[in-house]
Amino acid sequence: MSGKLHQLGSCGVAKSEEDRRRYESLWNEFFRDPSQWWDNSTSKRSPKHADFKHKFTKDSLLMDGCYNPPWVIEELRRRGFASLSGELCRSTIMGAALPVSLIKAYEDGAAFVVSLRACTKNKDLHRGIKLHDNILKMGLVEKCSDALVTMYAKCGELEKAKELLNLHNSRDVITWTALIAAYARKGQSQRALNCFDRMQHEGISPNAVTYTCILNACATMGAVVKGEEIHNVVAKQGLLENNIVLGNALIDMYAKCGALPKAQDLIERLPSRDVVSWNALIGGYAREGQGEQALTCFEHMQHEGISPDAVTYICILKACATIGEIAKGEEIHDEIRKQGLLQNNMALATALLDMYAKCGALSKAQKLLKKLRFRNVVSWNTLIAGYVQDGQGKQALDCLNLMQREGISPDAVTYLSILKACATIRAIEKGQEIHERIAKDGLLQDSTMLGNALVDMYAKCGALSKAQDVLQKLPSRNVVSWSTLIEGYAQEGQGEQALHCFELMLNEGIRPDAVTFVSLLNVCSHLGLVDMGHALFASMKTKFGVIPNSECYTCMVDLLGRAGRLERALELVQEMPSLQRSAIWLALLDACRVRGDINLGRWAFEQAVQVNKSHGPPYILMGQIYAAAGMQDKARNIEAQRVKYQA
DNA sequence: ATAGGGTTAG
Repeated sequence: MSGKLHQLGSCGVAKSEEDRRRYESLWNEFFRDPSQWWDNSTSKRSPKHADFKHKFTKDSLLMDGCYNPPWVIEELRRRGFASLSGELCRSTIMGAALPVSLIKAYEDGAAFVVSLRACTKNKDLHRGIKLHDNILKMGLVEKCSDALVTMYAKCGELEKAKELLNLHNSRDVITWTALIAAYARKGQSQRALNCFDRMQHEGISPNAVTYTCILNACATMGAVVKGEEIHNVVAKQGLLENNIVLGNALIDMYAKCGALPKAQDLIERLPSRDVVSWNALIGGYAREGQGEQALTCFEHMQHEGISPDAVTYICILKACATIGEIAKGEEIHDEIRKQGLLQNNMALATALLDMYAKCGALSKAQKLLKKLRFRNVVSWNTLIAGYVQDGQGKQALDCLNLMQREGISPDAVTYLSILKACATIRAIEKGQEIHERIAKDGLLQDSTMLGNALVDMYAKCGALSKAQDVLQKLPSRNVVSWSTLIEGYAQEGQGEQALHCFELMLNEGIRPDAVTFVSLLNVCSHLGLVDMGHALFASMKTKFGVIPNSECYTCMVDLLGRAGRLERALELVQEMPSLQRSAIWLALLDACRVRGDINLGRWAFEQAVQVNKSHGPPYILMGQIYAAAGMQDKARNIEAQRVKYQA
């Protein structure tokens, strides 16, 4: 186009006249048979320009092309396609239900296919159903079945899409892919995989797009083995040589499955990378809490001459948040501000808020929130969660008020944080008020988590019988609900009640997990119920199939130590996987203190200082052991070492 | 035509 404009200067008139005639005939062509044209108006390349491309000649027509004859717009309107004005027109033009008179003109079904494709693109289910209806009435369904399946799939009507695909026995890769893509998008990964298998069973070979969708499904379900299998297949077919999207889907799959070395290896081997490749990898590192690696990738990418975009910044801010890198975060903030990205990207603004909040810079976060041109419930939730995490329950509650004064209603996420705030500052009256609002909004029906937060709030405020009452009235409860209550009783020193709740839970058929046992073992430890604790610990594996975590072992060592059964405690320490042992030494050392066992104590002490970066607690305990044994010199020596290390 | 990376909580 620019070439043609250039020529206008020299021999303008003749040239433009020629173009005018050319486009006039093209538009005539278009109206003779619109089904011969693709509508590219939402392609990523030029989202702003409606762009019809002829299937075979590749001629293209722009809705707002400067050589268009004046009657084009009027003609489009006359045919009932749409009323024409800018973006709205472009999205509705091909999707409008056609008047019956026009439909009759395309009895081969092609006109329906064109209209259905537009509905697919615009996710216009309403029009799509109307078209389906007309198609049935005219007996054209055989010719339109693929377009119908695709339309229903994209509009989220998966049952309908599947039904039609089966009914008409589609042999078209693209149609099958559309259904697979829809399953993957909706998070129904297993269905996507089943569909993928069935398609191949019917002798239809997947293409690069199908593989991309399947990798997406693998990513959401963490199916790294299946993902690797796909990787091998596409590599063998040479599809990675020329398809960057497919390569990126692979990187993302590995990253989302936590296989970051594989993702890193792949990005280095791909023939080409772009900003999306790096974003997938950086996002993976950020999610896994490996902030340093994310930052390294960020440097690497820029070194390669690839500029970060808004998504990159979101990922990097998340990385900064997880490792508390506020300085780098502020640098990024500057960059974002310079590029003016905050004004139109809520996700980016939220990521920035979250970075400040997670780094404990809450006044900065609050200032930023105030300055944002757009705020929503998510922005406020981020700030509120930040205050709660920082232990500033009162501030969190203040935010709730500010937010509501702005006319923004809290949602389930808000209430989760707010209840936690009430729990930390033991604000039971406020908690009760929130409880009433949650109940009134009907939020308890579809959020077990919110119910659990209520139980936790009442429990942490010391209102255990209220907590139990709430739990027993919840529409749905799970192991977390009961574990929360059990831990609540344990914290309040009501061990018998905790054990009683365990029975109630089992009677309901809910299986305990490792967290439940930590509370129960603590109770046994405090009540001196050594035998019972032992029995519970044994039953974890044998009766409930729960693998004890390191906290369980710590509880047991504590329990045995209090009872003076050091030998058994030592056995347990040796039983547990060596990688998990870091937290156990302190418990063993404390047990040695209770029993006054200097030799074992010395050994536990050595282990403890080896794994523990903080040199405080083991030195204190060891000092106490020496002091109790009357070895004052040794005790002073240990204390001196502690002071030295802490300086 | 069908397709890739991203925000709050847990």
